[in-house]
Amino acid sequence: MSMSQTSISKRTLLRLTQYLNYLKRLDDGREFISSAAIAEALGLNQVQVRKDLACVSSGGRPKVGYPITLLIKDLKSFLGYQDVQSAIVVGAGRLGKALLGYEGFSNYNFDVIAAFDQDQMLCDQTASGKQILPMHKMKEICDKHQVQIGIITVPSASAQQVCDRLVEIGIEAIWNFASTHLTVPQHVFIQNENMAASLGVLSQHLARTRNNASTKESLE
Amino acid sequence: MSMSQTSISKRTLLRLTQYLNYLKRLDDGREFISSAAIAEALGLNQVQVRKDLACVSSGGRPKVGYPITLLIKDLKSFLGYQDVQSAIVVGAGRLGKALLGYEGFSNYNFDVIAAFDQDQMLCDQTASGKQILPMHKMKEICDKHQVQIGIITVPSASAQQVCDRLVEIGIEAIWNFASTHLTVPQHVFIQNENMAASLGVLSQHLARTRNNASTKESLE
DNA sequence: TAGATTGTTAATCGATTAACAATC
DNA sequence: TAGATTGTTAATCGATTAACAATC
Repeated sequence: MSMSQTSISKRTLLRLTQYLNYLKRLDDGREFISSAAIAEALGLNQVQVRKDLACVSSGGRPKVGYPITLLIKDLKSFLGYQDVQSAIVVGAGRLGKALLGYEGFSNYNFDVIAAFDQDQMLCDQTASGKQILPMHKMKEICDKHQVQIGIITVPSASAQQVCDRLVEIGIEAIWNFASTHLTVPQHVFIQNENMAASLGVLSQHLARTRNNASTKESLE
Repeated sequence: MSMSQTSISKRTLLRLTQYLNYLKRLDDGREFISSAAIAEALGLNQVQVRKDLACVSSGGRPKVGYPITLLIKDLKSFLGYQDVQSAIVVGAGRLGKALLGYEGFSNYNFDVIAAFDQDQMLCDQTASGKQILPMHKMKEICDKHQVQIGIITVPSASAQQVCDRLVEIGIEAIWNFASTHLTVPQHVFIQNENMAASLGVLSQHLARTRNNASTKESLE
């Protein structure tokens, strides 16, 4: 019984999700799709698409392409979307509330069951039908609902502290929206959603374009 | 006058923003910091930190390290945080509103001036003191305020259409929160904040860990 | 059979890291 | 001077792409 678990890079994983989203939205009655068509639609390389899909499905047939329904099924299965995964949000600010109310999660079989906040004023209210609870209830709720994912939406300054607490109560996957680096034990998996960094990328691009433009001008 | 414009990868840019955030938060009165210390704090490689910083600043001194204040200044300048950049949000749903109210933008000299939405019910209200306006006012406002950045927070289905409109009115940098691939002319810069994809990464990790665990069990 | 398309092996490219030279 | 630390050149690693074989 080989435990081959081909290790897949985060980058590949991101593309797999892209494929899935694209295929789900594709509703033109065709039964098959070619790697070339997918690549074209998503601005990727054909070979890369084929290589990625080879990790996931073996439905591809020469001259025909990939059967769409099967491919969707295989992608979902590979990405683990069959099992419902329970999550909590820590930090019930604007972003936290936005995530509480995000209906798209159901597409991924994600169930955000509650939010937690330090601020007593926010606690024991509901947002989008979900409760906001005080921090000390966190362990109890997580144990009871077998929560697997902690979503951190607190300010950077308290993010590490919240993270430590999540690890302490046994959460093994963390989705971090605070723009700070978090230190965790090896067995804990972190996915950073570093919006500040994205902003930096945009900002730098604009700065550079502007500089080029003005340099050009001054040379004329 | 050399126009050397060393091209910098998005990945490096992400790290540069990390450095800046880390240094700004660092408030322990030290005057200098070493590449080793930064690398340690952010879980990166020393050499990588030095190489990145070499693109941005020349304040580093052997045996001493980098003067923190200068480094912050150089990073800000490189990332273009001196100039105020105006942005609009398109899509005034929960996420759009969260972004409208996000105070952190001011750290990056970002000024989100207004939101736009198709839905008449949402229009002409304010959120976090910012107006929500109908789509047909977009061009006027963008021209008037020299808006450079469009932030897309509409559902995937209408994202491409919104994107096209932004390009049409002359926006050259787009921050896309819809989980779909957007096609734009070459001169337009897109930064994707693909949360669905992040979710996929988390989900797959959990699925895999679970499989391993259960396989292990069944072998015992 | 010929042509389209998948899947794989080999080559290329870019980014990270190691080794080391320069310098305070 | 010796030691710490920066900056750079060379080696490694991983991911992408090109070439091609397999197959329907």
